Amino acid sequence: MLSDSKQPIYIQIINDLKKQMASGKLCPGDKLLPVRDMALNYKVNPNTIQRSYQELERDGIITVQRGVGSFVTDDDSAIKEMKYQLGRIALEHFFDEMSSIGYNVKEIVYMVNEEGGKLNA
Amino acid sequence: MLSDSKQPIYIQIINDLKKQMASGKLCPGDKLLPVRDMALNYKVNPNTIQRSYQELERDGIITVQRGVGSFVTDDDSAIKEMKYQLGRIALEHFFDEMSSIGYNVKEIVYMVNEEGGKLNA
Amino acid sequence: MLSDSKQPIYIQIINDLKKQMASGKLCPGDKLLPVRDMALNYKVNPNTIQRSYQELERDGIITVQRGVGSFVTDDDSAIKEMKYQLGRIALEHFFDEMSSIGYNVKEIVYMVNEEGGKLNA
Amino acid sequence: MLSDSKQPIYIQIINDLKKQMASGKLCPGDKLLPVRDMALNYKVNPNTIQRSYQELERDGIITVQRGVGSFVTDDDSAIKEMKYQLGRIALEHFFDEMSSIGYNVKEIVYMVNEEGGKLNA
DNA sequence: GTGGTCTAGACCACA
DNA sequence: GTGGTCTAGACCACA
Repeated sequence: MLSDSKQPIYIQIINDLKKQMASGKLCPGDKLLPVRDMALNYKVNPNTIQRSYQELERDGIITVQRGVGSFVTDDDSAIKEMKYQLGRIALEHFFDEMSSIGYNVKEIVYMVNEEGGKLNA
Repeated sequence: MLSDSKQPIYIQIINDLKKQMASGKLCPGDKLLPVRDMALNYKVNPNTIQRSYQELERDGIITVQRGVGSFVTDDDSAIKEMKYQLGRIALEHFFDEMSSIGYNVKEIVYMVNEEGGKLNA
Repeated sequence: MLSDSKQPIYIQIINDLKKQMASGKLCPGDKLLPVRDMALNYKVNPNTIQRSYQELERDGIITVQRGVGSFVTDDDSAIKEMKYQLGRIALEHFFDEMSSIGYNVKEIVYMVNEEGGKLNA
Repeated sequence: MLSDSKQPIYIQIINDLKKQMASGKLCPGDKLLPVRDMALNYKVNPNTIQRSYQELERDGIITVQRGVGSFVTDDDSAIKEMKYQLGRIALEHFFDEMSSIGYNVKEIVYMVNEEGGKLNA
């Protein structure tokens, strides 16, 4: 389920959960799996999930209620902002990558429009 | 200099060299650094570079002449094809990534055009 | 209601009751809650309250009359002395704490006067 | 070396180190003990120190250089601000405590001035 | 050598 | 049941 990057597992899980929230697979107010269940899910140690949850809470993306459970924040705008940031990062990474291959901005835009047309046809 | 992926180092080096050729930092006919120098350059074992060169030669991107050196292929169209393939991979990866964040094709195209406009302004 | 110290619970309850007597929430001669009710109040075992009452009686702060109830001592001066002792402990703890943070006596006195001025403004 | 509070050990260690920095036992730029040595010092697991260091770094109080060591920040003003905050917390806690014992602001200020006079005599 | 991550597993705190 | 902390110990990354 996790990618092949060298990033720490807990960061990869954070990003995976963020994507699920950004894309609506997890909605504001939804209960997250308990730490132990999520650990089974990702096949990692509960401590690793614990760390992911803590970081997400610190970022205001989820709220943790001791003894109760962890929940996606009710704050819609926080989720939207997070989604936008994920998009920006992907966008900038893409332009950097294409640029390093030797494509200029005009070519990049052209190729994306072509691809978009094909995908929507 | 190398990325943060878990890919074998020789693969990462292949991709780096390919980008240099695609972007014109290395031109058709150019002599590549000798294996030992390239190894120092990337701070890896010469065997690793050896393997990267072998793969690149198998793909027809470079030619290796024993006792003389290694050279970027003279075949312009081979380089162009390779550049196109690198671009396709980046393009598809980008669409996949944006899609997993929850953006649809229309939104992706819009964001790229916006970004392209800003970068060219 | 109880603090975050590792002190035994019966000690924490003693100190809480002492504060109530020192601050006049419980006056000389007042009847204390029966052991069982006080236990419900603090959400502890009645035995724990029993022990707290015993200690307070030994200190002459309350009097326990079997079959009748427990009462705050009539001895005003005993309560005053106890209040003074609580104040001394807090005062000394405060000077120690500030000292360990790196403030000298002059600075501590200055800060308290400033704060006092603000609070009384 | 650590207090008897119910606070997590890593928090207690953070506060202890903060006090050492506030009071000048540790100065800006000073090297902190390596994680493992500090763990022996406090007789806790290295992971616990790791966590303390990470929190301190996040707060900008120390800087961590992977493979090199951990250092008190060079930013004098950050240390001063932290010292001020520690003082404020102690001050407010003291006023709260005295208030719960039944002393009013005027009395608190009087007692502190008396004590300050005695200590400086 | 020094910090960073992770697992396995125990035990605690809160509800 | 659910999250929080801690230990013991392994292994990795960077210098």
